[in-house]
Amino acid sequence: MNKLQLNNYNFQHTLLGGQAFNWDFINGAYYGFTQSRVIKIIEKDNYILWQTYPENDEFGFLTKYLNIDNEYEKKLLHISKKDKYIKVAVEEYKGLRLLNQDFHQTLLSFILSSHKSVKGVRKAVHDLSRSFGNKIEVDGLTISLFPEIEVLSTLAENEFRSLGFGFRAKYFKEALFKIINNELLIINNNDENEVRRQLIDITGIGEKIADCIMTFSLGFQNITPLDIWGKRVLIDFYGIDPKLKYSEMREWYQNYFQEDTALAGQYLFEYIRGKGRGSVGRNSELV
DNA sequence: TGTCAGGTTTCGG
DNA sequence: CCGAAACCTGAC
Repeated sequence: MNKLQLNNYNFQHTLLGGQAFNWDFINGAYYGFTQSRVIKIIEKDNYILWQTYPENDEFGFLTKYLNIDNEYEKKLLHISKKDKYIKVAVEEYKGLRLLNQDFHQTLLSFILSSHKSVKGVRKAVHDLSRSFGNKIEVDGLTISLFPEIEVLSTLAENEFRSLGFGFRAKYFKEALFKIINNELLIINNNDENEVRRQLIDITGIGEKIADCIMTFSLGFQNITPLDIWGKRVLIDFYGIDPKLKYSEMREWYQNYFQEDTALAGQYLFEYIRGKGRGSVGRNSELV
């Protein structure tokens, strides 16, 4: 395997948290899959051992995917200075990073996240891959890749329903139709509002899921998706009115954390989720 | 055993 | 614009 010097990168929090659903921890190694490759990572003290398959040694892909960033420490310092909540979150979850994932896989995975827990989404993504993805043998494990768009686009809504996608099956199919017909022209667009508008145009994608896709696969570091936990952070930590609209809450985060909003958001969400529901104060009644 | 979910759409006001 | 119900299924 290849060796890469790497400090302050927490793989458990980063790969198995809420931003990706394509990683498993098996026998001391992390295995992740995309549409075309498997990535294996073994975490050591100040370095990692890594390998890609079937093509080996794809260093450029790895560093881009893991979003290895020389400014990371500086960013942590920046957000930690804001207040005691983010400071404690950064201390407790140090090494949490933002991934830079494949756009199509991220879009489709997050359509499945609607009204589902992380665990449920991970199951759905794995079931989909097992059923329709190419297989790669690594370390005696049979790992299923995320299915090719061309394969998925031939499937009927009912085939997605039988995978347990439920009401999301129809949305999933519509998204595939738009992808295969090149109706999404946003990959290289930097206009935050325009990108969000195009994503929300897909049925089944609202503001939150659009922001997930933008933050985790399109490189928007100055926004953060606001799930239920993100709202609890605002209410419990910062005393924000629970009645604010989604967009107003997101703008609050953006004004507060500026260019590092995505990173701060991830830290705060992991922190408050880790503490468990209802244990953060008396204001946790937001649904 | 029954409730409910890290969300979105649809419908009624 | 705003609140409430419905949506599939698995997880607790």
